[in-house]
Amino acid sequence: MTALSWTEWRTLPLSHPIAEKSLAEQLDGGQSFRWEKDKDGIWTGPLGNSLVSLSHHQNHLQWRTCPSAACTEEFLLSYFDAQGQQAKLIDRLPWRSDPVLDRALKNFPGLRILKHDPHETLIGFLCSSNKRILQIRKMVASLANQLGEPIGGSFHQLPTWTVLARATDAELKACALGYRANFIRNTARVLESQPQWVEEFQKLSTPDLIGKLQTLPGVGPKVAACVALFGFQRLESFPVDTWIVQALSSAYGLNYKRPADFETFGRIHFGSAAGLAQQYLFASARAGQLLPSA
DNA sequence: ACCCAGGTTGTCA
DNA sequence: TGACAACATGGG
Repeated sequence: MTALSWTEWRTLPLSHPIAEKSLAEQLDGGQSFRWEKDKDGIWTGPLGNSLVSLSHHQNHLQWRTCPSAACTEEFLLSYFDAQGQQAKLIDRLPWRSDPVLDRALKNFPGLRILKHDPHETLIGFLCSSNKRILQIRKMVASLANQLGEPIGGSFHQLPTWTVLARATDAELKACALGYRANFIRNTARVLESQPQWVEEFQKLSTPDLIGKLQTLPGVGPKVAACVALFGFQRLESFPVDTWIVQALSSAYGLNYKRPADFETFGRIHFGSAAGLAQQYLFASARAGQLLPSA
């Protein structure tokens, strides 16, 4: 482990500020599983093949990187939607007529969907079934530490699909993936022969993309929706997980049984930015701040 | 010690 | 289609 040499802190301007709790939700709330926060509140994570640190300020972020393979400001501006594209979409959500959504939006000012790497997103959500976010983080960290290239400090890149396809049972076992080990390896064996899969998948319409993702082993409707939303920036994708089922059932009085019915409700009620609404509802539900009485 | 988790898959009616 | 158990593992 070599000592890290950081650049000076620099300002990352944002057209719409991010509240501190919203930043934490974005970096550690189940979109990404790779950021770590130290005692001083500094977030550090691997981003764009280099290591980046972030500190929160009222109307902007401060950032620094390791010079050897430095992350660019341009990359970060895109990652954080610094120009505020999503803020415009949020304004078009039906919050004026939906008090539940209105409160959820106010709970997490500036919360947005970050422009995550599709490869990283797919690995993360392949690990996600029947696991809490903390444990998903640990599985992803194990995969990187056991099988990925070091990039500074204790951080490692995630392994490529080629490496994952050839990983031994013992190597995957050491990552505590449980039955998800076969999801990862079998998906890796499909994708290692398609190095351009991201570019190819990105060309698809959102329904086709979600369908294509579901052909991968271990990818069902929910994981596919998450990968489309976080990894491919399909903001209309509406992942239905246990939190959303609970949230929509209690706050909207829905009594569906099938997840697909909740997904249809989300798509119709929230429209083309349904995935953004989903993030606010998800964050609020997890924080116990969904219902007006809470 | 016991329960359950950002689900998916296989199986049976 | 629809219901339902099995799945590996580790925090709470």
